[in-house]
Amino acid sequence: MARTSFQGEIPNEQIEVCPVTHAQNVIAGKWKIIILWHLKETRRFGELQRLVPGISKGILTSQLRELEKDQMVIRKVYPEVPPKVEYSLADAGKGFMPILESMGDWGKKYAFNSKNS
Amino acid sequence: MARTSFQGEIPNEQIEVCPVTHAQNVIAGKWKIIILWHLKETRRFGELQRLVPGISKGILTSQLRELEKDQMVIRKVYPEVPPKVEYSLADAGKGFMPILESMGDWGKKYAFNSKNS
DNA sequence: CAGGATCCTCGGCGATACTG
DNA sequence: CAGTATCGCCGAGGATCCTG
Repeated sequence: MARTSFQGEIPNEQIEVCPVTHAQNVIAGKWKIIILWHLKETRRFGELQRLVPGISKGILTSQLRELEKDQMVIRKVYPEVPPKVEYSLADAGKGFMPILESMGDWGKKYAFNSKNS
Repeated sequence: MARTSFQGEIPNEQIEVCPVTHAQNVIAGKWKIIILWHLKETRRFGELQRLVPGISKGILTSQLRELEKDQMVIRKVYPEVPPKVEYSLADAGKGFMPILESMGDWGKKYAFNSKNS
């Protein structure tokens, strides 16, 4: 699977000038957007792994941990055996959904595959 | 400046299921979003470089080339000396602006800097 | 002024193995 | 089931130098 380096933190000066920067930082990560998309509904860990084919457990975990740190998702652990963990959207994550919807609509409209030509 | 690897192309199967993927691919790139943001108005190359502090000429060029390939921006060359090149939004780029606006609004609302704590 | 060409860094990602 | 730990790849991004 191809890899593409993305961005690190953008210089702080930009944050005043350009408020899109925070969003940029939060969705930086190969699978973040797709994960958030599938978290429209509460999902278990393994369920997410199935919904996002190609992702490994380790990476899924790390992406989820970062989303948690950014207050995008909530991780709820049920102290059972076997373990059960549910992920759902936190407030910021819910607030982000309209953006994902827009991105989806945009994608449908402009999905000419220019890169693969 | 920190770096954060982002994503490569996402598996094709996802594209049917999850239309956000194309948007994801297009904005993958450390500076793409900020560049698009500043392209609300037509800008010259050097102007962009000043508006996006921290970016080098080479990288700015490559990011712009990719945006061009993805039909997001239009590159207009004026055959003068010294050279003059103007970048503006193509249709897909214009259609993307509402998303950037939403991202900006979202950023203002939820810009608790969780990562830097 | 707006780039092209090179070389190098370095951190995200992936694979694999192990665990409570 | 849902992780954690370790290791190594590799490609985007950056620095620097050169050009029409």
